[in-house]
Amino acid sequence: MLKVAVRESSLKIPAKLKIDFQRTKNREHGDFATNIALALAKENERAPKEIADLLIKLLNSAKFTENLNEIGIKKIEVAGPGFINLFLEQQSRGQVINLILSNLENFGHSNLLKGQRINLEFVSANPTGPLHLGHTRWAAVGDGMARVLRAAGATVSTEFYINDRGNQMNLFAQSIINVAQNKPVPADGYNGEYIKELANQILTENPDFKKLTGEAAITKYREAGYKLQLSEQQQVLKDFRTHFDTWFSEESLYQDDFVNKVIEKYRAKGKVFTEEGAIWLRTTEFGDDKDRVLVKSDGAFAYFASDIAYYTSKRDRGFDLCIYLLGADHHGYIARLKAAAGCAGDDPEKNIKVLIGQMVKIIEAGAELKLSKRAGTIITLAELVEKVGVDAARYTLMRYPTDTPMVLDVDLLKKHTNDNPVYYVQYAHARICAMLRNAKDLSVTVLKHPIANQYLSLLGHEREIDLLSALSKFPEVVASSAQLLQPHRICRYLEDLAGIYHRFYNDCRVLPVGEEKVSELHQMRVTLSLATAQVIKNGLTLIGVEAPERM
RNA sequence: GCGCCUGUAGCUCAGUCGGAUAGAGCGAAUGCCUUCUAAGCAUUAGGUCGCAGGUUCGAUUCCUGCCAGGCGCGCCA
Repeated sequence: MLKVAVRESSLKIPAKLKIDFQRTKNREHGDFATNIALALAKENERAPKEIADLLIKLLNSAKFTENLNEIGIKKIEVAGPGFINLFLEQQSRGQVINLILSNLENFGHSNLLKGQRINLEFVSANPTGPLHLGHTRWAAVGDGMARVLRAAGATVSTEFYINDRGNQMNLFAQSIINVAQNKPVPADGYNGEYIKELANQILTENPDFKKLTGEAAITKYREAGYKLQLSEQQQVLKDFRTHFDTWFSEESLYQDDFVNKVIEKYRAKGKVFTEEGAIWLRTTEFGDDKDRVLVKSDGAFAYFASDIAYYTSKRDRGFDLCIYLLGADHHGYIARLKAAAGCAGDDPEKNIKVLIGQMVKIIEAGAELKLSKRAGTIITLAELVEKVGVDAARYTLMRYPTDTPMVLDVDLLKKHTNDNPVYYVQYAHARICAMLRNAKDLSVTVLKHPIANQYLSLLGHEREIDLLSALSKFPEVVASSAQLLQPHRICRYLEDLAGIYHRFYNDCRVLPVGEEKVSELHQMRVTLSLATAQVIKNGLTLIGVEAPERM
């Protein structure tokens, strides 16, 4: 409609025109706003305000009145330097309630990414120790991201890559053996209480291992330690409500000569060459700063050979997009992983995305806990959860964009107060549930949808308008959260929504007081509250946090 | 030396595509429970958006340089 108006306005339209048409941040600016007049100002050499006035005059002319009424526009204003603000009719704002009540747990879901098959790999720890803080961040964010992507219609498969190949597994085995025999662990070996526990457990289950020596001992201990450690990781992640569809073993890439076949495939594309006795992949062709070794001069596979094989496996299994969530210490991998996609003939911009998560620092009792594997002072996922609980841990780790380093204050998280935003959001939900229970006792019934305009237009209080506006933003938030791969947006939205509800609750009495008769406004507000609870619950579900009915 | 990330209130941090008075929580001060959960609400205080240039009608946002912090730069895995 605006477009038509502009065309009829005889204004000059610049070749490159970028127009915003978005929801406003401030209620005083109406429900929607556009900067179109500002954008047209230069080309027409007229003040933006003048242009805005002209457009509004056109829109208000008889020609458009019918259209305006149809979409529920109440008035149009010019404001500030030339923004055009649109105000909606009361009942149009209220329609979101009908939308929520008819979609329930699916409100916010969309078909935005329908048809996309996404492989989402995260955590991917070595099975040589417990999951630590860095893994924890990704466990929360990755799981949230998967849920958000699914809500946007994508088909998502979550995957954990088990680094079960190479020297470190033998070092792991040797460390257990040494500890079992009260000898110091080898240089660069694994330390910590858990190695002792593993040794004890292995010997208890397999007393005959004591007699083993040399290669046989390494193999047996390695297998037993691997099995125990992996299942420990799996249990911890399960308790953290982080689900993996696939546990993919690096070692399995070497079955049936798969890695060699992949190298030959890359060779056929002309990206593989031999130099100084080693076999290389020409990753520099796709922006890497040096080429990478696939097979070392001693004939052993380099780690990168697994990487390209793994990527190939993902593509072979039908995924359009492979997302990797890596720690900050792996940012050097972005270029080579993208190059691996490029060398395979894929589009590095489309088929692969590598996200880097910055470090997590942890503070307890006012001091930073220095993390050191060698000293055995690692904070594990299990310990963090034990200290603060799954909901608080997940929520806090998911609350920030992953490219910001974050500081976790354990003492703060332990407090069940507003210091911890997860309780603020959960409290809003519990509060509504309590009120709905009371409503039932007072026989204030929830209105059946679709709710007629006459009821919807009862919601004219500014707190009610704020709340309706916040509720109608939810689908957009989910969509942008999925598109940008930023689940933290859900958290921020929920905090915003919870705050708006709390303010509504404070200013707008929902239930009748004393002998007061039940009115349509009471019913309408109860219904509005029910819709709000639904949205909070949907949001919390997306980040894997519980929506308690009582607190 | 090169590369990636970060620098916004006392603290922890939001702020997709450049837009209206830069936001939230905590911390500080003061109010609000004989009516729906006070894990709440309201008011106040607190900012040269690291610094300097540039592009633009308009820059916290984009570009360049510099400063500070974190993390990387193996034929390790």
